[in-house]
Amino acid sequence: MDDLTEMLKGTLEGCVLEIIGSEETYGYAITRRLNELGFAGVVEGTVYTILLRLERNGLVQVAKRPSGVGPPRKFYALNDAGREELGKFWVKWQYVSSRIDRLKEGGR
Amino acid sequence: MDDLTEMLKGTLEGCVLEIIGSEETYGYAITRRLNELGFAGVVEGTVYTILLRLERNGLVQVAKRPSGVGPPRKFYALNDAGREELGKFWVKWQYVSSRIDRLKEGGR
DNA sequence: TACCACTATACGGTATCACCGAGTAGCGGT
DNA sequence: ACCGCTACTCGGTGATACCGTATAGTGGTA
Repeated sequence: MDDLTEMLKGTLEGCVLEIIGSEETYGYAITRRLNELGFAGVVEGTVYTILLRLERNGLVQVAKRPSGVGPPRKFYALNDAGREELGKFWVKWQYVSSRIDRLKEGGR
Repeated sequence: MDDLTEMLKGTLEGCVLEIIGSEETYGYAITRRLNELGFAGVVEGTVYTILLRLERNGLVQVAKRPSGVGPPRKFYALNDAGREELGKFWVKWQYVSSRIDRLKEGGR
């Protein structure tokens, strides 16, 4: 699959929220998770910019912990605002994707 | 539904391609069509920038025709390159949307 | 000891995209 | 003469994902 960059704009952040929401985790692992989910081109740098943005916007709670196999990890978990944002993301996704699918199917 | 801007990035152009592909039409009408399809916030300016981009990228064929109810209209139709691009867009959409839906459903 | 691979994060700069606002213009009705 | 609807153009903005580079900890190997 060729470049998905443009199509992921506006959705990748939601995907990261969902991953964090299902389990407290850190940037490097989130990148691996996205890759195995099929978002093969997503690299660390991209995920870290999203995580820093989530932190800046007060949607996550952060805890630094030692790793044992490398530098310390920054673990992320959703707070109340983050869970609310995630809910809104899925509502929006449902809305947009259903309209696009309708357009695809001859669009009435 | 609040602002869909970010989520439409990378997909709105494809939607416009699909609309043009199903019928030769012009900017103002495309905007109305998008609005009635549920993309309520999309305005003329946005659609025109997409159309100019499609033209610049050689994906459409353009014909100016008088209107009777206003200024002349620029009618757009897909050429071969446009049809190919539209095909690629739907493949990509299918790929991305299915992965996101999978993530939503507990994501294995 | 030196090097490399893997793990892990940060950050400045770039390209793309949808949007906004102001401008231009044709037509019909009051 | 004015307003509303139709119709297109264009310069500038903000948000987002990406890229490249730098920094740094751990373990393996020559």
